Amino acid sequence: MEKAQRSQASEDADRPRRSWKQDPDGVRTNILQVAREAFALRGLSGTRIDEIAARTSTSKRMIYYYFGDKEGLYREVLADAYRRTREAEDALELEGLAPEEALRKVAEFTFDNHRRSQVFIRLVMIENVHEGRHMPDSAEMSGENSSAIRMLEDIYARGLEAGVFRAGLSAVELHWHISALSYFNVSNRATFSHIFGEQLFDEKGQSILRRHVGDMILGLVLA
Amino acid sequence: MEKAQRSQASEDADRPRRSWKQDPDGVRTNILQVAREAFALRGLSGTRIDEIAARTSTSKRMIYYYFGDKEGLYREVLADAYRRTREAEDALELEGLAPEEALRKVAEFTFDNHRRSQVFIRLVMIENVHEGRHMPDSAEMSGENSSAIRMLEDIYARGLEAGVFRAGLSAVELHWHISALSYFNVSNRATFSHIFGEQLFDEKGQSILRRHVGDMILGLVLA
Amino acid sequence: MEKAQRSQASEDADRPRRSWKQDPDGVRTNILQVAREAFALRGLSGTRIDEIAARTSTSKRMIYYYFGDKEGLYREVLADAYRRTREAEDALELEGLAPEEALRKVAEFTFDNHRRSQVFIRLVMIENVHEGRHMPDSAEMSGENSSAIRMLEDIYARGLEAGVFRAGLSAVELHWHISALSYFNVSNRATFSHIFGEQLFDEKGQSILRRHVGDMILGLVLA
Amino acid sequence: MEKAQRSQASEDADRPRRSWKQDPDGVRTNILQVAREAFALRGLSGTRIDEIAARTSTSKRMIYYYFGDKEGLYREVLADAYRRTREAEDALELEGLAPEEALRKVAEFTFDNHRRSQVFIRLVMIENVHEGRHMPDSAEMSGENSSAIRMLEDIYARGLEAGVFRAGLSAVELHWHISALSYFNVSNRATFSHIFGEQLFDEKGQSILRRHVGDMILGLVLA
DNA sequence: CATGAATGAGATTTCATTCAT
DNA sequence: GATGAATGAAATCTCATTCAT
Repeated sequence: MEKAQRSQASEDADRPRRSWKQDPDGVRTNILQVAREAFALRGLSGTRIDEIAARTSTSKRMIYYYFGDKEGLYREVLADAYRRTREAEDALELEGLAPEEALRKVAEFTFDNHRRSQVFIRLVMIENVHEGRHMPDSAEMSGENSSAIRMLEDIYARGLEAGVFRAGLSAVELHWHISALSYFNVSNRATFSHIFGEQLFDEKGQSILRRHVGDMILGLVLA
Repeated sequence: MEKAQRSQASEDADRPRRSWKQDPDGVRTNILQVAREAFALRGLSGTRIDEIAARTSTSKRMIYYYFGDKEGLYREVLADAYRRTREAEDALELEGLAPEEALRKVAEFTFDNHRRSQVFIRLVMIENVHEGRHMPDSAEMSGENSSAIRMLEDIYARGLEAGVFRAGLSAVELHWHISALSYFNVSNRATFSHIFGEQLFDEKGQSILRRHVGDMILGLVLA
Repeated sequence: MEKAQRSQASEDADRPRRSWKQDPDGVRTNILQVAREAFALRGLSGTRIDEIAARTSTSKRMIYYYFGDKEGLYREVLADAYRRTREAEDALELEGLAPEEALRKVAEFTFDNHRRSQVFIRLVMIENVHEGRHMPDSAEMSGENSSAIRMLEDIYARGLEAGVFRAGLSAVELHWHISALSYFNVSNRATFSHIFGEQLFDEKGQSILRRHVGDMILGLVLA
Repeated sequence: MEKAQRSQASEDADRPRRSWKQDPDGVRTNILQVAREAFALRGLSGTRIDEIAARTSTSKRMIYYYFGDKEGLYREVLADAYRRTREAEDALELEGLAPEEALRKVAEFTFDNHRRSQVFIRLVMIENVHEGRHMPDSAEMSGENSSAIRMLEDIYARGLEAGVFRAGLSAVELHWHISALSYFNVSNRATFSHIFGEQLFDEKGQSILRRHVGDMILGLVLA
């Protein structure tokens, strides 16, 4: 996510920097970026449009010009965040790995990837508080078009064929469990660590948990 | 939780109306109840004090009288919700079960229990959005005093002794994984089902997931 | 209308004048009064809530407290204006007049009454621009409960019985024509006088028109 | 009016799209047309320039280019509407009619003509709310140059000469009464029908009212 | 002439909290 | 303790108009 933004910024660097004027794409992107951080930090009702505007290179008025209203902006932020996340998922390389190794890699990669995507996770938390009312309805959002699902389907099929995985599971179920274990680690850190301490969140704790996630998923799947 | 409220409500119904005026405890409880639902539904900033007051059998003034301000009320709601949840956890009976069976039972009971505790889960989601800033600091909240942890410690110790569990795990880690799998099932239903459909949430889907949770935890622990 | 306000004001005079505090009725009435003038002057969209508030003895906030929103205030102003106008109509005394005289008196009284009720007429003009979307739906607003209609029914019945009026007319039709002639005199003064001059609006012109109104209505009705 | 627009629209359809760019008159006319409907519908302050622009085949910029500002556009719409209406009035043929018949015909024609000119009537209503501040000052607008007045003068003179009309009336007065009765029928339909029902507005009711208008005017004038 | 982007000033509405009785 | 009235500060959103290309 951070990387994406930076590359965006460097592209812009070609043009004269100081002048955002008449650069609708730049303005939109800039607003979206600021708004993403803001909404992730304070939620929909907790975020002030004024605050977003202040951190922007434009004015509050432009937010309304491009996004209609606060909710429209929030919706765009959410849709955009999902889009970016999907792209990040595509980065995973599984070429030449045996099914077991590939599955563990997916699980542990997801665990790490969630840790890196705190802003996104927070947006998802917030959207779930809103019961998904602002979720984009585009086809590209659908599960079938998820590369994560496609990867898992592929791995699982290969494992079945090789006789190393047990039958009767689905890719969505696997994705579900991997997501649950990886998501909670980010989403509930605050309350969990408040009650049970910070040990699980230092590097050692996290690498234990990561390994467990791989173990559990493999344990579920192995014949 | 729902049951508790309903019995609460019917208790109130018995008493003559006027008695509220002499029943500060009843007033407090009534406010807390209404506020719990409200905060769970809309979050801290999304909830209106006016709305809470309207659903209450008292007035807005009393909210400030008893809880100081909106945040104070929210804190009390949160603390109270944790207290209630701990009580529910104590209901679990494990007498006479072998360690493997007991562990599976804890895992699957937790899964079901989370499903029944949507209001509580939503409060936890919301509080995590707030990064745990309103968590109660009392000793009774600490992990050591958690009966869930004590149970797991006991089961794990028995399993080790019996030679059926592998060494090197901790009760908190087990609790972590069980919680992750059970929590996500409630917290992320909205976004997940939006993308991947509702199948995992019908009765059949849920019983599959529940069994998987038991499987995974046992798979992690078995020697 | 003016009279009503003043009497209201003098009632208030009993109480300590300077302190509007905790006088919800006074506040409401005060807002309504100011808003009536404002809306009559500039219409619904042309009126600024700030401007109303400024002329009020309270604050903008109170307008929202009592009336919800701008449209709510406008609706109340309109309903209240109709109520006041109905009351004014009741003042007409027709005791002991022959049907012809009574009918002329109603017509000419209405003509004069409309001239005195410019604020009300303007509100009706404005509401007709809005196609009546804000009209109150109360039963007391219905035509059957209009004392104007009842008077005309009574006069017309007496005239028929006396053989001086022709059959086949209805009170609503008579009311319609009387209203048309009296209303236009106020509503269209601006454009009409711009085109045709002011002569019809000086005292002489008005008394000619008034007499004509009586003449026309009687001409329509006489056998 | 409706017909005029439609023919306008179909004319435009013939020409290739690009030709607008070379057709400043067409642009002006198009804007005026759209603005007329918009202002008639929502009034001066209730109409959005953006909305007009959107319905136009040009852009907002052109509105400012041709009309200066919103008020300028409104003024032009109003002046144009009066011009069009005058033209429609000229269509009336009275050749060879006796004064009484001619007068009734003028009255009833006006009644019908107003019904057909709702957009114009609404503009007049709105302009009267603005107290005629935007009325055009051209000489052609003056009463002397009104064909309606000239007709009435002619008819009245003929009636006097023939000894069938009583003396002491003026054409402007007659125009006034005819207008009042015809205008109110359109302008106040919304509020009146809300209170007294729709009966007077169906075809039967309208033909009764139309005849009454003729009756009343003749009743006023006949010797 | 034409177009989409941009904008400042201001309008409506909201909300937690306190006051008067 | 209890209640409805009151409030200031700030939030969201709107609109006519101008600018850059």
